[in-house]
Amino acid sequence: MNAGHTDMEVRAHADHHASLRLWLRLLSATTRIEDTIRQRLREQFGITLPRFDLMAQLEREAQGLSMGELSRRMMVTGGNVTSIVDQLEKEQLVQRQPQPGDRRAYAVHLTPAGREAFAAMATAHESWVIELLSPLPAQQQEQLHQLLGTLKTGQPSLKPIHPHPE
Amino acid sequence: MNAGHTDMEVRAHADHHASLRLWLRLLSATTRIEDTIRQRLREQFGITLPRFDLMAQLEREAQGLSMGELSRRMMVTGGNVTSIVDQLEKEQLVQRQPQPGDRRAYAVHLTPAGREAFAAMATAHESWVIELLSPLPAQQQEQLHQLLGTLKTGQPSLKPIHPHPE
DNA sequence: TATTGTTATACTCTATAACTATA
DNA sequence: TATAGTTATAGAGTATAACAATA
Repeated sequence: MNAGHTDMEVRAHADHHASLRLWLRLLSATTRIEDTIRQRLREQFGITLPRFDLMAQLEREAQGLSMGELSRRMMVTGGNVTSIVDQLEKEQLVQRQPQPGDRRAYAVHLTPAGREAFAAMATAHESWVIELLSPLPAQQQEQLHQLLGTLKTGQPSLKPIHPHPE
Repeated sequence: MNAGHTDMEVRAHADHHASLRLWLRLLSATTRIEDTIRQRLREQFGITLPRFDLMAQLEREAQGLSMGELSRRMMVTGGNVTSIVDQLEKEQLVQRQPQPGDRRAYAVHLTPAGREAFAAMATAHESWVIELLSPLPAQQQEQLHQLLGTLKTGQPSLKPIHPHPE
């Protein structure tokens, strides 16, 4: 794994491995945290991450969101949004409301119960995140945040972004 | 959560949001890269990430690995390993070989074709990783690598790192 | 009895494509 | 014709639990 030769190819090779090692570490740290959060959401609130994410989208939009907009924001196809909203509606956490201007569409809202449930989950979720990131002191968290800014959206054209926007 | 209204609380609140913002950024950067890799593996090699990962485990172990060991390393239950190995064996990329000492177990190996296929995929995979991380200069990648070291395995005390416990 | 691995089952998320109803 | 959303279907990964064969 060690150069000792200094020609470009060897250096390039070493860099490759550096990027790969970084990627594996990035992936494993993220996956570990995400799995923990997913598990706790399930155990403590009986909810999945996609459903939590959908509720998080709605929580910021008092006027509700259309199915199409949810589909775009969550970056999944329409059929999936239908099924997630169906499940949440069955639990009376969200509600489809007719859209005055367009009878094909409706606005999906959090219900009062949904808003309350989400508040509790969001509080817990935030405390888990703090706990799971706590091995890193605040200042280093800030550094990490800045470094990741460059990778956040993968530059211009590659691909739209995902669940937890900012 | 309730400590009364003090500076502490305000500071804590601010920190919470900082951690949350960091987490969302970490998740979105990682997910974006992972989704891209997953999609390219599927399009260019007709393989999924779990299958690729399983082959990667085998590639480093000339003597093969037992199903149980694969299950531990991939942090999924045994039934899943059976099904992934079934699929790979059907494509003749891996092979179950009887274990001399224990007739319940066998060693799973890459076949020669599997080894060849994996080499091609791994080369492509590495170049994608380099590409996707390239917005970040090498030195900053190194910084990121170090910062993530602290989060890699979630520290001692927090939780028994059981992947999918229950 | 304990361990290795398989089978059976179920659930969630995902995508694609055909479909309905509006526009 | 085009758009908003649904339904139908399929495939992958995951988990649990019961099971067979062997230790």
